[in-house]
Amino acid sequence: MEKKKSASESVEHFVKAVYKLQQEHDRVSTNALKDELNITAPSVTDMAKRLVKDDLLDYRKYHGMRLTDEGEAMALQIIRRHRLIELYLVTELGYELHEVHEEADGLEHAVSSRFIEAISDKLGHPKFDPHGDPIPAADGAIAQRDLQPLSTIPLTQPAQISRLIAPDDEMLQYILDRGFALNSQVHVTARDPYDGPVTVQLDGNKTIIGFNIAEIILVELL
Amino acid sequence: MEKKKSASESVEHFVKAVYKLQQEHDRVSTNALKDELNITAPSVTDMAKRLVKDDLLDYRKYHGMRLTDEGEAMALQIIRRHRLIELYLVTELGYELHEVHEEADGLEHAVSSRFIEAISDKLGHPKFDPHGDPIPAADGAIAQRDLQPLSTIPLTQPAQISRLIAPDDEMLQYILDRGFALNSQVHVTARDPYDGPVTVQLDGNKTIIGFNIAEIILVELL
DNA sequence: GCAAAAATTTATGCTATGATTGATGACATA
DNA sequence: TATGTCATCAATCATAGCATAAATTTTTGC
Repeated sequence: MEKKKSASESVEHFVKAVYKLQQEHDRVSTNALKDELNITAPSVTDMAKRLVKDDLLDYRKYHGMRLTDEGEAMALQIIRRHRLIELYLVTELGYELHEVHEEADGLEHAVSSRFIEAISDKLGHPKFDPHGDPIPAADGAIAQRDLQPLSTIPLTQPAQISRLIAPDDEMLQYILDRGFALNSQVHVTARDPYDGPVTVQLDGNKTIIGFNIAEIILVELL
Repeated sequence: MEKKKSASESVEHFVKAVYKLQQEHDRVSTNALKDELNITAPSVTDMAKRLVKDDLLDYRKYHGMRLTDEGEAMALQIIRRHRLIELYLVTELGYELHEVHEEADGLEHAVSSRFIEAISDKLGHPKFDPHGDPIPAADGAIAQRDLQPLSTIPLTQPAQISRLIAPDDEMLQYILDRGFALNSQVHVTARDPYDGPVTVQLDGNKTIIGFNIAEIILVELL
């Protein structure tokens, strides 16, 4: 018999973390996961061994880990759930952007795939969540876009804000408070050297932001 | 500081079960709960003691238990969540009646009150769920109605189907398949003695149902 | 190319939750 | 007051999810 049982919250968090980290590094180290999940290294090793038993993880002692195809499929489903829920909360239930992450984190482990497909239907099978992050399709496919941070696009080049990669809600809120919003149009009018301030034209207003902020506002060139 | 922490799933199931059973009996026995929850009697005693610590339960050894005001408030919130979610699934996401219970059971422990109030808003603060069960208000108030089963209303008396108290999804589906639906109009044209079949006029069709079915279809007299 | 430092794993164990079985105790009532 | 039913107590188990301390492997600096 197949074991299609849904994983526990910890397992899902772990799988999600491995997926995230393996976008950057070929194999994910115990230490990296320990920091990402705020648990101790032995706990990481312990969980890794459990996931190997379920065929979710390719793990080699002292040499990091990587999701198997099955594990990656699971990660994509988790991310799909999370991002669809976030979008649903914003568009159907009037949530603010900074509220959705926490609620979605709670819900993503509780909903059935019946539920997920129902909200995907209702939303018209969207490809991006309210932060601009891509929503994996039911089969795991992810829409690819060619985006660049505001910190690197050419001066005067018109662009559309497409993704906000804020590490936490406060930073996200700061960006939104400065008037940045998904899909609005911008261009950079000036940039200071040595990672200095970036001056952008946004909805007819001149706004100056720090380099670190400019780096996490991704745009599509127009 | 107050301890407003949300209870675990088991605790919520337990509280819900006590609430349900104490509608019938003044104090709820260990045995009754054991049957309701499909656990052993010692597990019931154990859980009861835990709930006493949280001030949710009035429990007297060998003399059954009853929810405290706080426990009852929690039960009402749980029921509110469950029934609002059921209604939401039906009206907004196209669920069939027989599917909603299971999904709502999973979700009711995961949603925030922010979420619940959002869907209550969206639904226009409904008073009844798709089975006709009352949805407690945010303050715990429950709408009262004067309903009677099809098995007892006077012959030819016009009535509106208002609540279906099926013990499981199969029975519910059976009733729906026979054409009974919330809010449709019926009257009883004949009734056999000794708890025999009941003949009802429903949407212009004559239908005969067993006594047991007639007992769980509640109507409001018109 | 080796020793020290860093990273990782092993071994062990703790805590919480949610259950169990088997023995004992309470109580209603005939 | 004896007896059968119901409930509680005591001991235990399983599992998940973590932790600490010690041992081990890999990496790095010289």
